[in-house]
Amino acid sequence: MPELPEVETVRSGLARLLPNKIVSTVNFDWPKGFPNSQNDINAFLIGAHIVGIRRRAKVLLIDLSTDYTIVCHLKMTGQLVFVAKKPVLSSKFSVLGSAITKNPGPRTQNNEAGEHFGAGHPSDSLVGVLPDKTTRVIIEFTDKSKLYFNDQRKFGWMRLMPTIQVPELDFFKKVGPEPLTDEFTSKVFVHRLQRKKNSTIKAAILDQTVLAGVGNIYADESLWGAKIHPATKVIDVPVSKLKVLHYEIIFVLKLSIEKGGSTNKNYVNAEGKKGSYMEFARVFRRENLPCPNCGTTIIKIRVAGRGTHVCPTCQKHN
DNA sequence: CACTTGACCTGTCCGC
DNA sequence: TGCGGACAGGTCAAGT
Repeated sequence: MPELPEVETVRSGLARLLPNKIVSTVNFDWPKGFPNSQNDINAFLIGAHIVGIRRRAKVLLIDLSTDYTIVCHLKMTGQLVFVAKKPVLSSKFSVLGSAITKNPGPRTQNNEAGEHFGAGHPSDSLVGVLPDKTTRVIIEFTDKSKLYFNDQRKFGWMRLMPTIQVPELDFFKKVGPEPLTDEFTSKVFVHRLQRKKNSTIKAAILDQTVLAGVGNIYADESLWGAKIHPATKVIDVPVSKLKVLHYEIIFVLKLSIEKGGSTNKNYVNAEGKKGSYMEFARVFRRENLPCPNCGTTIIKIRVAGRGTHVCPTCQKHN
């Protein structure tokens, strides 16, 4: 799912769409993914104005005028989709606090109901009529626009908490530097990797305590760019190559943000549209295709428990 | 402590 | 066509 570029694309979309909206109703029935009590929702979310949208690592933070924040992780298949127009099928959803009625209808690519704000060509969109069977939470605003939290696999979560307590979450206390800020120098990167010297380089850059935001796609892409085999132990990678890797991580993350992220399967932005980084991917999901650098057939192997794409010619162990 | 593996879920794809 | 197993972008807890 969403890695840093995808979450950042959702963040920038929501930052254009949500500020000054006022929450009118919240429809949720997902104790595991959204564990807040109805009392909390009534006290700190209903009637709140949206004041800003932030991102840290792969986590989205929606700040409210009540000094509370909606903290949201999309994990593998989560989507936050804003819809300006009231979908016709919204009557299938019951009122505040009661169970969400499943909509058994198939997803459609083009429809008059549930038109997405700013939607372009239908092929840009992955979501059909909302709510659908993956919809877990609906936040409705006073102007009748809605924010849908969809998540097929239910690994994602959102919770409402006091803004001041957000940095105290265990994850935020441990997470590493943001790769697209000045604090992420090659010196910092190499230094933080020293802690992981006996793990594979791929496992190390996937570790969110080393740096924030890299997932499986950009791990494979950046390691290809730096010509490092993903299964190489950190201690065996020359510092000169780690410095190239530092550059490549920043390069692929920035490029992907420009392309609106990667839609491998489920990912869509805040307007329900796909991202196009996959058209530029050099190795990820390109097994059996030629390496763009040398033409060797790209292979798929397993490293750090994850599917891993490698050019066996360009990326050799040292 | 460092590091790896399985679990969390639902859906899809592939081989038999 | 049906069924079982492997796999899918992330993170944690529990294991070695």
